[in-house]
Amino acid sequence: MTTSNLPRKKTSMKRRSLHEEISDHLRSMIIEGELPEGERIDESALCEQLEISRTPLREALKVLHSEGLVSIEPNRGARVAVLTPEEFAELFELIGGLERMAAELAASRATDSELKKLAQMQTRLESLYSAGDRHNYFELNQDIHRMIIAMSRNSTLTSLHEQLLMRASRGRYMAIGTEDRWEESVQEHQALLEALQAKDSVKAGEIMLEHVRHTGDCAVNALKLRKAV
Amino acid sequence: MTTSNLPRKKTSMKRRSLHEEISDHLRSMIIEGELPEGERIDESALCEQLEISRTPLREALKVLHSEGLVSIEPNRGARVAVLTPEEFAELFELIGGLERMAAELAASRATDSELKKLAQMQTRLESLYSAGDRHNYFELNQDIHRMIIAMSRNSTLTSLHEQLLMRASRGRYMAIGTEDRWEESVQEHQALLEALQAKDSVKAGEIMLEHVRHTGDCAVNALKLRKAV
DNA sequence: CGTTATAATTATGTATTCCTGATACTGGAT
DNA sequence: ATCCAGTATCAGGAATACATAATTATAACG
Repeated sequence: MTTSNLPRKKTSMKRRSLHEEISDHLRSMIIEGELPEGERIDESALCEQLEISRTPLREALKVLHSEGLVSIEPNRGARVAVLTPEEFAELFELIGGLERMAAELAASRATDSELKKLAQMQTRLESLYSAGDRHNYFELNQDIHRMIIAMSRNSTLTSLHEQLLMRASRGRYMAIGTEDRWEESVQEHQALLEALQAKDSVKAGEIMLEHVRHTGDCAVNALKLRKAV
Repeated sequence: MTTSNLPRKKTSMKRRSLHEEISDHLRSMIIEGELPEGERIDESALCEQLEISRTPLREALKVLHSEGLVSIEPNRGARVAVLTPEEFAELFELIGGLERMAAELAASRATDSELKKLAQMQTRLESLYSAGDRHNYFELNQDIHRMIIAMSRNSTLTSLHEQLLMRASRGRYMAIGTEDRWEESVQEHQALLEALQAKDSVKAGEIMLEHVRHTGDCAVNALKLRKAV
């Protein structure tokens, strides 16, 4: 008996509803900037573009709305949510608080292997900095933050953080924020790592809060400048 | 031209979509415990009960899902999300962090009139405590927390907090948490008020964090006991 | 020529229908 | 008696159809 009879395509057993896939698709379209801020979302047009019907699309829009990525005016349709500098600043304030919390928890809950992994990431971060590779630097930078969030061992916090990060990282304003103060950022990450290794919750939290606050301030300024155009 | 032509019935100009009203309705049904944890949500049944069609109901379910109040299994329908003690503990950890953040911000941003109002609420809280009025005590207690959140002047934080509170306050576990340690709670609130009046951000934050942590621990224990039955 | 009112069109909101996957039941074989 | 296969039934997922509000265009009036 051969195994060839078994359907090989069942590698991903996960049944995903259409509206879920559409949510993901639209979400990345918004985050990648393919759908720009304030853009009206024409249901019919999107439907034939994605080759789906309106029902699951509308369900997806509801989901993205409650995630804060889409705004809906009754009887007037949906559009990509516009991020005002004020909202952006609020978001960063929030993210800062969450990341401080995560850093504090991570300091007391992190395993040795996690700390080791984090140290490796930090080393790589520094080499990317030396190499002047801004793009990969930013990616790794976000990964490090995500790693620390995960180390908090609070999945509710983790998913919430991820959601807020999506709202904030639209248009790569955050990237600008970190790139604007490259050297400081590397140093702050180093200090944070040391605090985590020392299991100093308070210090780790403080460093993280200041770090995010600085990044946020730069990003907010970048956003304000762009809006002023 | 007279003004009599203008339709008078437009007192409430807000056009609310059906799915929005249904979301609100279901949300309160879940929070009030009318729909118990784990209960299957039969779409057809609910539709004829609420006298609506399935489309807006399903949209509402998607919204409640992304709020964490409803769980959806593809092709197997929706049910009221069950709150495990672990998730509940995580939620409280999160809420604690958010409320600390809010308290810190409130200490530096609160207006005099807000502080005055808060002091009045505290006075009333103490009288409710003396009178042994547990029900109204709990209500006012929540109002005070909401008030402090609002004083943070961060609307994103405020709405997020409200959402998490809904997830956590199902079944009134939180009420049990505060009632279990009534006297301490009153004192902590008093100390918090004083820190806010002194505009001592750090202290206000610390008190708040400890306060929520204690409340949460009691609530988690209450939940675990109930689950154990 | 501009303004306003009304009609036509378009897009959103809701209902209904169709289809597909899941669960329960029946019957047969071991 | 139990376990498996096959079928029937049912509920959820998606598409289509219908209703209604909003927008635009057009025409009439000042």
